[in-house]
Amino acid sequence: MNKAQPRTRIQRKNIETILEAALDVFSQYGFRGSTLDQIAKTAGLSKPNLLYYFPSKEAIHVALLSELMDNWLGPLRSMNPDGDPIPEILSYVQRKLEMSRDFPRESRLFANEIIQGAPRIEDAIKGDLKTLVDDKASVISKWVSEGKLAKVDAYHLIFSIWSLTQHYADFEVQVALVLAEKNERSHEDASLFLTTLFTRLLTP
Amino acid sequence: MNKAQPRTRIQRKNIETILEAALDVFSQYGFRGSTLDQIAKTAGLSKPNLLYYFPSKEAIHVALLSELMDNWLGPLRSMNPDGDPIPEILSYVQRKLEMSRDFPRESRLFANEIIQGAPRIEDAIKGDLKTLVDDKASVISKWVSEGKLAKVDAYHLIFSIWSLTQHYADFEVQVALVLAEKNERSHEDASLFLTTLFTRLLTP
DNA sequence: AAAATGTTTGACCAAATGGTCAAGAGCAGG
DNA sequence: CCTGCTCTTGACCATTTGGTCAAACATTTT
Repeated sequence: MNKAQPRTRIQRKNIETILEAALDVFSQYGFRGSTLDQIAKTAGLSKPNLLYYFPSKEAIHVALLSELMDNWLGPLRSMNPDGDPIPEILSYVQRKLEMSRDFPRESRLFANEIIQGAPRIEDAIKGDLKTLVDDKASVISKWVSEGKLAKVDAYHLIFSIWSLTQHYADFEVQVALVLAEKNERSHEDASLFLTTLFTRLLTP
Repeated sequence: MNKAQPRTRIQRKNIETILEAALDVFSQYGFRGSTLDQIAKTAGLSKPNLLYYFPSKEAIHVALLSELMDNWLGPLRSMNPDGDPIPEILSYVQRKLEMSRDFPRESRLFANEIIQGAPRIEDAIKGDLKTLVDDKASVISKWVSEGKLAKVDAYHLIFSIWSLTQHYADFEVQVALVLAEKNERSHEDASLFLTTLFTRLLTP
């Protein structure tokens, strides 16, 4: 079960199928609320077959989460310290919002894990994530002190971006029910709203 | 099992104890991830004893949710259409933030339920919640059209308030880990940040 | 203090759960 | 075609799960 390079085509395909199914199930019910049978059924494989590719339920979950953490931080990582502050932040917001639209299950998987106390990714949060956030927060603080951004707490700014963008994925059902009969342009509306919000917040 | 008026003192006390324990457990693991044994143990009661007061696991969950929905919408409900727009909204934000700080389990219970597709509160959302939101959104839109607020989409404004305030409860672990060695004034910082954010967003 | 009512629980049940295993099916290289 | 390997699964297992029940224990009412 080399994570680096699954050997055969069958392995590659099945591991792919399993992770896809597991994402479906875990993102909806959380770790403890999900069952191997559910995942197996969703994947169209037998339960022992899952356990041929992964040693346990937890291993599947961990595989999903570690794959996710990397992608999830991509947009923040690519915020350029030498770029133009407001456009840099606005485009970070946009990229995060697009991820919420395009990968809502990933967002929910992450949300579930954090709500449950992050037992399986505490280390990643204290490590990679915190390092990255500290780094970017200091960039933002520098921008503020240079007068390129209105005065804001950099950490809470980052939290606000996560919160506002992920909300559209994590609370999708609620948003949809409340906006019910409204026109189906919700993503564009959200995009416009967030651009306005962060522009007004950050313009010196 | 009169929900209106539990008869004896013992009933009142035990129902209270059970709901308290259930809130602890459900808010952490979601409905499917929680077990009656866990709740019973947390409550210090035997499992059959729980089922003497509630007919099923689901009944406990529903009882919690319906109690919650009412309290949860209190702050929004008390936003005064005849008040001063910006202070009204800012104080709504503050009250919501305080609820996140003082009742994080309730916030997580709600978040879990929505993430999982809101199977047990879909009706409440389509009904009471939507009605209230429609009502308040129209108040906000009126304020905007009267020039008392900067131009914003009322619905997304409300979503943003929910999202930003609840984030501090739902993602508490993440926030705490990222802010680790920082001073322990996180609530005041958040409060100040949100006041700034909404003031800049809404001031015409 | 007896009768009636309310409360508690040990023992139990059927179904579901995470996981194992041995045996069979499929497939690649010689 | 045969050999050795990868892949698949039915049958199985111990534990946990939501839920039942009758019998014991408390409390209140008469």
